[in-house]
Parts: sequence; structure tokens; C-alpha cells
Amino acid sequence: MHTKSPKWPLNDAPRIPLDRDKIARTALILVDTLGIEQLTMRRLGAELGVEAMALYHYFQNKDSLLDGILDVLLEQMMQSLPPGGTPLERLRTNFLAMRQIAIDHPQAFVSVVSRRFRNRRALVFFEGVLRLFHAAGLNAEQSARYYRVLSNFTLGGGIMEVGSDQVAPLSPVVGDDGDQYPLVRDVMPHLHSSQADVTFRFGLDLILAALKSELDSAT
Amino acid sequence: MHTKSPKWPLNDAPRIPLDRDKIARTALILVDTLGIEQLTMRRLGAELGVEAMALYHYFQNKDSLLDGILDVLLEQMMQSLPPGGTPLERLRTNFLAMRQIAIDHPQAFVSVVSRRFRNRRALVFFEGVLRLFHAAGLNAEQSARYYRVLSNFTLGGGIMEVGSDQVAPLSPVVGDDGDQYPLVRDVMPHLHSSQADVTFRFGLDLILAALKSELDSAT
DNA sequence: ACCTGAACACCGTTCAAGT
DNA sequence: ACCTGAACACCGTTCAAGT
Repeated sequence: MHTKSPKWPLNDAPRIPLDRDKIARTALILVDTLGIEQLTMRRLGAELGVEAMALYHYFQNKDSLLDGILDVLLEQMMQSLPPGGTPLERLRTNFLAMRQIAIDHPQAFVSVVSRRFRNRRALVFFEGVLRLFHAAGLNAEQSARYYRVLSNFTLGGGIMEVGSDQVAPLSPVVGDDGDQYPLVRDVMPHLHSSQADVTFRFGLDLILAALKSELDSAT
Repeated sequence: MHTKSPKWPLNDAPRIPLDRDKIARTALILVDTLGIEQLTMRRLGAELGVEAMALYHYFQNKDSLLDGILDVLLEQMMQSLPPGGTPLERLRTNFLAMRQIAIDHPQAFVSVVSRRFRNRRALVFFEGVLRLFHAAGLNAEQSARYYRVLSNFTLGGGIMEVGSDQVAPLSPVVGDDGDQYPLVRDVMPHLHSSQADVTFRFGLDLILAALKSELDSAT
């Protein structure tokens, strides 16, 4: 059966009409595969089989397209959340899911996650997390405090150590410096990305333990 | 006394010959005042009273200019470190200084700090911090772990909450949503930037306390 | 050695125009 | 409503040329 198709985009996806979600998802793929600096309106348009200018019917400008990518990441994260568990367990799961997004989309994570959360989905996510703090027994002030500590740690970790293979300042300048930095040399093996996830869980549980002990001491 | 000066740059600084440091410092000012997207080679050149192409004698490309900005920030941070104190106190001071850079240069911090530390100054800083861990009694594995947790938290906090006035997802979408997000509403007052620094210190001390108790339990 | 001018291959975005 | 073509005002970067 030979389909009589007029114009096909460059990729092999069938030509379905554009929409914000489709555009944002394609943009995410582009960022993940080629890096943020390769995401241009023209290239994204080409990928979708359309001129760059067509995208401006769906997004006001490139900046709001980036917000769209953030939205896709948030959706993906919330869909990955399993149900069940105590509030503290679910909190842990929430931030592990955030971490997983960083692992799955290192390029996009770095370039998109430092934007302000300004859309409805972010609000829903935020309210959901706060419900867990509330269910765990924290008041508003405590919730704000631990939300910040946890998200700063999680997002910071995602930005700093995922993708880019390490803080690792050794190799590029080691040539002339030799053994001037013995402690750096000794610590380097423990900073391999293979250990990053263990460290993340360590830090996460450290913070959650503090939260728990703050709750217990208040009883 | 009327100085006979041939060509002056746009700003009022006297015309001294260029060098990497001068260029990077001017770039930092540009980023701080106008934002990273306004830092262009052409504009930076103009600010220095020179054509954009002249900058390529000092920096290979724009990317290495950004590394130069990071270098300036690192230098500033290290100069601000007071001497004295126990290893743990000095560790605290170190990360507070990092935090202070985020506060002093919010724009630059966000756009520059997620780069890999690849120069000598970063190595010196890193070795210095590791010396503190070592002096406190941590082994290489522990040092790596706590270095990561502390720097992820510090850098994450700097990126997420400094400058941009908050995670604050409420106002932009509150119009149609009204009271659908009661917990967000209650928590918002506690997320004002005025509280950010208190929260940072809270998290920092939380992590340092865990470090201390790990040390004590090993005795 | 240090800087310039012209040029190349791009950008994001606008606008009027097409269907 | 959805998309295109041409145009505007920019980019980073190269290269040969000036001093």
C-alpha cells in the first residue's frame, strides 16, 4: 500500500499537525542529543518539517519554548512517581525521580532547570510535595526550609555532576603540576561518576534523617 | 593639567593595554549588569575600546572567556577567606564564601559555575578544601563524599534561589487557580529571598553536623 | 605583537503575504 | 488558522592586512 504523501519532514515520523507538546518534545530530543547551543528555531523547524517561523504560532519566543521543555521534564517526572508508601518514603521517591530526570536528560537538565517554575504543572508538583511534608507533620516554615534544602541539593547535584564527567579538575592541568596536589590525586578515584549516585542517596538520606529527627524531637 | 589622550574607551577607565584578567573582569561586570545573553564579543570589545576581534588574541573563543570569568570568581572567593579557625570552622567559611559569590554575582554565578573546573586556580582551591577535610580527620572516600554533598548543596542553592526571586511558582498562574493550591499559598511567605540565607546556613550546618558525628562515631 | 576591516555562516524575530 | 519568504539587526569566528 503506497501512501500518497505530499511532503515529509526530514525524520521518518509521519506528518501530524504540530502542537506545543510535539514541538517541546522534539526540542528536548534536540537538546539531549546535540546540546543546548544547537537548539535553534531554524533547526527545530527543520526537524519538524516546517520553517522556523511556524513555531512562533505555538510559542511566543525561544524563551517560552525552553519553558515548554521544562514542562515536558516535569510531566515525565510526575508520571514516573509510584503510588504508596509513607510520606517520608514518598518524599524520598520524589527527589529520586528528580534526580533521575537529571540522569536521563543531562544536557536539558542543566540548561532548563534553573528557570523559574512558572506554569501550572510546576504548581501541581509543588503542591504535591508540600502535601507530603504536611502529611509527615511539618508546618509551613519547616516545609519551606526542607523543600529548599532538598531541592537545592538535588538540583545542584543534577547540574554539577551529571553528564559532565566530574568536577574533576585534574587531567587538563596535570601536565606541569605533577604531584603538587596530592590530596586531589587521592580523592579523584572517589569522584568518578559511578559513585555520584551513591553520594546523592547519601546526601538525600542525610537530609531526610535530619527532617525525621526534627519531627521526633518535637513529639 | 590637560592630559593629551588619543582614544578613550566608552567607559571612563584610562586606556591601559589589554590583558586576560582585565578582559575577564570587564566581562564579569557586563554579565552582572546586563545578563549573560548580553555578553557578546562585540559589546565586550566596545566596552574595552577595542574591536571584538582583538579579544581573540587573549582568549581562544567565547567559551574560554567564560572560563576566564569563572577564574575571576574563584580568585575573588579565595581572597575573601579569612585565616584561622578549626578545620571544620574553616570548611564552613569556605562554603559560605562560595555562597557569597553567588549573592554578589547572581547572574554570572548561574551562567558560569556549572562549567567544569579546568584551570590551576580551581585545582588550588580544591586542594585547599581537601586539606581541611584531611585535617578534620576524613579519609579520601569521606572527603569526596562530603565535598560533593556540600558543593552540590551550595552551588545548587546559588543557582536556584539567588537573584531570581524565588522558586515562587504562584503569582504567574494564580489568576484562574484561586485556592486550588492551599499549601503552596501557606508556604510562599517562607520562601521569600529574605529567608534564603537563613535556610542556606541551616542546610550547611546540617551537613557539617553529619560530618562531625561521622567523625565522632569513628573514634 | 597587537589590532582592524571585511567577510562567512549563522542567529532570533518581525512582518506581510499566501492558503 | 497555519505556514512561508524576505528582511532586519544581530551573532561568533576566520582571515588577510595593517602598524
